[in-house]
Amino acid sequence: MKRVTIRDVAALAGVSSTTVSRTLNDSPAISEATKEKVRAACEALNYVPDIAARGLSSHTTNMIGVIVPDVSNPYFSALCASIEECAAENSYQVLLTNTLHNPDLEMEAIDWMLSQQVDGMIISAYSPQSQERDTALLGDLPCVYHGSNHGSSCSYVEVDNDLGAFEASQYLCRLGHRQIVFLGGRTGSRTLEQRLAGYRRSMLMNGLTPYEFVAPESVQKLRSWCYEQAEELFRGGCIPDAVIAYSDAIAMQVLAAAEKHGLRAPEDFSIVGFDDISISMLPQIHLTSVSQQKSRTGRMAVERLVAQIKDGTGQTADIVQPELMIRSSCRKK
Amino acid sequence: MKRVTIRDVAALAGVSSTTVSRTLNDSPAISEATKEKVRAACEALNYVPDIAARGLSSHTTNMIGVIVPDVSNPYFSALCASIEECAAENSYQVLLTNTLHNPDLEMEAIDWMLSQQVDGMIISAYSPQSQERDTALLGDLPCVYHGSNHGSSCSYVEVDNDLGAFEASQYLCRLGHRQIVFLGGRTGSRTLEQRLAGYRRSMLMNGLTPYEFVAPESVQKLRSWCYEQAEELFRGGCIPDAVIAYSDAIAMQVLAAAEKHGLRAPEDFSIVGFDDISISMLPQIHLTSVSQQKSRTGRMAVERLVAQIKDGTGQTADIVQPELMIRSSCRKK
DNA sequence: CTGAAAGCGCTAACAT
DNA sequence: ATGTTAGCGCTTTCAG
Repeated sequence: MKRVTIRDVAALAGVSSTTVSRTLNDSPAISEATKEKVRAACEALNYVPDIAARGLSSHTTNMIGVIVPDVSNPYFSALCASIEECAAENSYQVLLTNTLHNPDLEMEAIDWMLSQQVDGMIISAYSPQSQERDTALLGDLPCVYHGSNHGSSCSYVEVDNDLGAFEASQYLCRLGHRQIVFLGGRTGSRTLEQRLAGYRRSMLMNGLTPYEFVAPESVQKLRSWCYEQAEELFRGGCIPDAVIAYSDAIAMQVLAAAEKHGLRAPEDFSIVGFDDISISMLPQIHLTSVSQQKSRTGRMAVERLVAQIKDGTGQTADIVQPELMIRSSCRKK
Repeated sequence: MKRVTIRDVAALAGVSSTTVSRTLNDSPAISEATKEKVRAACEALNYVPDIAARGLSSHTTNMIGVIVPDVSNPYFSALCASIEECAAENSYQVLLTNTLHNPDLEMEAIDWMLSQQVDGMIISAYSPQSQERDTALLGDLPCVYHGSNHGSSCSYVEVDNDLGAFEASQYLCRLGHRQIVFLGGRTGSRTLEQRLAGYRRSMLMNGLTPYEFVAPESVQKLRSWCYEQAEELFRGGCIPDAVIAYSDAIAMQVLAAAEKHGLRAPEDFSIVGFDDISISMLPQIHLTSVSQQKSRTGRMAVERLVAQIKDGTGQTADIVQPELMIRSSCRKK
């Protein structure tokens, strides 16, 4: 089956290829009668326009590139869903790539998207440093960063991590807990620093000592590192009143370690996570979590990007408020 | 910043654009010295080849299209991850689209991929019927279906659903359960029919009565429908010995309904799911589940597809064995 | 309102 | 070992 081109359609409809092109782009300059003829011919031949060729001559592809660390992580898959939805509403297609937390793959991904001629990109960066290197590749391509790991001279949408951690801590303090440990995250992540800051502020305000368990930058498998830490904690028999986990995924590691020692939340200790991923609402889990509003921030990133592409808007910075989703993993001390 | 083209590189390196092209494709006809010069020029100009243009003239894009119902469903996101991984090993890029269980979107997705000139496609179809309509669009484009909802004249990779359900039922019987209900799935799905068949066969073999709760085709929100069913079941006070859920996601609905009535697995009833998604291994969940071997079947689909693209292999049919992953959601009666 | 011609960035014969 | 030429399928001036 040979490829059907615009010329085949033109021949069948008895018009020029220009007219076909105009019909497809719904140019007002073509008479309705002609448009009908052309549309019929398209239908008859099962014509599908070649987007690549179109992009080649029109210098616009209606595609946006989205780069995230890992789509199989529920937080990112939910984020991507909202991005895709909003992109579709603006008639953009999404090109998605994972960096698997590998800075080199992040560069490769950008290269690939550039070679696909995307009209703009949304990047959930690996670390604040990578933005500078990205810019060299990106040139003046419209781009907005999602999350806190962005550089200083770019558009971004992020959540107030400091506030989120602060509120989580305050909530635990109000419940009467005094030994509150913060567990998880990797040194070097800006997101982590912000969350730690909020946590410390709350501890200070309540006259409590912060206990922090943060992975060194070199750690490869962050989750198992966290499991080990929690396991050691519980094995030592020193069960904290409460733990604030860097993310819901980490909270699961803590819960797993606890379970190994016959401990449960909220009976034996309270726990709150971050991200409010779908797992936290599961039966038998009911994890209290700080929501990052992924659906709102995802749409917002798309809207900012589309504005940049279409109207050449300058840099934007949005910081959205987190929300503590209270379920039943914490209780009064 | 103007786009850097192959001609700019050629000019800087003092060669023809053909030579640049050959260097990029690592043609053996070019001397190492020239290649070096060209590579240096690329580097200096930060040149990124335009893949669309390349596809236009070479009639091959090294992209494969993947269509699944919903990537935010953990089963599909894990499947996609394995597809993407295997595709990368064969130097193919993946173009991913969700159909959100909408047959029309499935057609649109195919159209989009065709217009992107993908070299082949992997489709996890909505229903067995859709394959026939797909073929009209697809023409002779290499394509392999993943899962049981494929037509009769196409390549596919599926899991033996009948066997999976049979083994799950047998396992429950061996534990001494007699009232075993099957819950979930939508009428019209071939996958469901196969699972029901295996379940019935086992019931028959053990002289037990099958109890089936299957959603009519018209049901929109399958999950809440299942929740309602389970809720009604438990509210009636007739707690079955065990339930086989159509999927792990459905099992969660059952567990949630049970929880509402103060019931737990495995204390009050046993439960097994299907898919073995990441959720089932969570602490406090530990759901026994029939694994669909998503990573194996995903890679297999890619391999079959690549063979079709490169060697023009004919139709293939692979049926892989499921595996019962025993955790602790079931116990002896 | 419609068409002819040029060209987007690249590769693939066909030279040399 | 390298260059020339001619498109790939589409949009976009520029002319009618």
